[in-house]
Amino acid sequence: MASRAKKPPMTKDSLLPLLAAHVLAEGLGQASLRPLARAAATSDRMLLYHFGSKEALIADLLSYIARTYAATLDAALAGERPVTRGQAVARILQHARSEGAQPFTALWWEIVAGAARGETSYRAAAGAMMDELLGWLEGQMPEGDPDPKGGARYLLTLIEGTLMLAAVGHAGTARDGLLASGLLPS
Amino acid sequence: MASRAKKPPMTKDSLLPLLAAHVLAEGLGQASLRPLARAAATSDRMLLYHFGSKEALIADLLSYIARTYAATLDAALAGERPVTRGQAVARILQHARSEGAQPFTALWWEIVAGAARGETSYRAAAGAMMDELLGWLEGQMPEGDPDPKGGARYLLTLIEGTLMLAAVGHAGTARDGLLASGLLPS
DNA sequence: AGCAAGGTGTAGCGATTGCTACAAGAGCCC
DNA sequence: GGGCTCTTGTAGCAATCGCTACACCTTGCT
Repeated sequence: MASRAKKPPMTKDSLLPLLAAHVLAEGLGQASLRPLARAAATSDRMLLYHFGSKEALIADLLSYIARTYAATLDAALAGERPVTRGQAVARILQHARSEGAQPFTALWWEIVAGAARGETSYRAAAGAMMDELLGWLEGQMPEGDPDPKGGARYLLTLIEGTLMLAAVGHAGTARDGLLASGLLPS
Repeated sequence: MASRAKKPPMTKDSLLPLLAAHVLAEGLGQASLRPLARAAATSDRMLLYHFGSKEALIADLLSYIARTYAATLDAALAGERPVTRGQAVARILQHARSEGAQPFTALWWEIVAGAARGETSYRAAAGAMMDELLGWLEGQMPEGDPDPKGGARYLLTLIEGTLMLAAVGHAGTARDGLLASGLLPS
C-alpha cells in the first residue's frame, strides 16, 4: 500500500523553474522570499539554505532565465533563412509579441532597469540574452547580404527600439518607423 | 535680531523637486516614504497629507519628472536645424549620454518597466516623454527630407534601441548598428 | 548500534513598510 | 477673545522584509 514516491530531492535545479514561473508572473521588483517560497512549495528558510541569500538567489534566477530564454528562442525561431532583412525582423517581432513571450517581455524591462543601475547579475543576464539574439540574427541574415555583421546589429537596434516603444504604448510609432525604414513591405 | 525667514509654505510644488532629486539619485524601486521625506526635509506624515497616498505621490512625481524632462530637452537641444538625419540622431544621443542626463537615463528604464507592467501613471509619463522626443525630432528633420514624419519615427526607434543596448553594456553593438545604417559617417 | 552530517520545520529577531489616531500649534473671521 | 480650519508633530499600528538560532529527523558510514 505504501506509495513509494516520497522525496523528489529539493535542489537549486528543481526550484529554479518554479521560482522563474513566479517571477515571470509577478515581476522581479515585488519578489520577496516568502511569496517565492510559496510558489515553490517550500519555506523562505529553505530558499536561503539552498541559495545562501536573496541576492544570490536572484543572480541564479536571472542566469537561469537567460538560459531558458536562449532555449525558447532557438525553438521558436527555427526555420529556413529569410530572403530579406525585413523578414528576419518580422519573425523576431512576431515571436516577441506571441502569447508565450509576453510575460518574459514584461520581465525584460525590469532586467534592463537593473542593468542600467549597474547591478552586475542583471547586466550579465541582459548581456547574455542580447548575445543570443544577436547571434541568431547574424545567422539569419539573407544570403548575399552586403554586410551581415553590421546589418544584424542594425536590425537588433531597430528591434529593441520597437519593443521599447511598444512597451510604453507607442507601438504605432514604432510600426511607422519600421515602415519608413523600408525594411517592411507597406 | 529676529531672522525673518520662517515658513516657506510646504506644497506639492515645493516638494516635488526635492522628491524628484531623490528618486533620480536612488531609483524608483527603492523609494519609500520615510527616505523620500528625509530627502524633502519633512516626515512621511506630511507626504501623505499632501499627496494622499504613496501611489498618488508617485503618480504626481512621474508627471512632474516628465514635465521636467521636456523642459530639459528643449533647453539642451536648441540649435539650428540639422542638415542630415544622422546629425539629429547624434545630437540626441550626445545629450542622452551627457552627465546631466545620466541619472534620468537610469530612471527611464524603471519607468519603462512600470509601463510594461501596465501601471497607468508610468505609462502616461513614458508616453509623454516619447511624445516630446518625437515632436522635437519631427521639427528637426532636415529641410527637404522626403518623409519627415516617418523618418522621425524611424530615428526615434533607432535611438531608443541604441539607448537600451547601451544600458545593458552593448553600446558597441548599437554603434556598429548605427554605422551600418548609413546614418552616421564612419 | 552509534554517530556524524546534511536537510528541514518552528519560531523569532530587529528593521522597515504604508498608513492612521490624536493632539497641538498657527493663522484666520466674527 | 472665541472659535475654526488648515497644517504639523508624536506615536504607534499591523504587516512584511531578509535572515538566524535551535531542535529535530533522516541517512549513511563504521
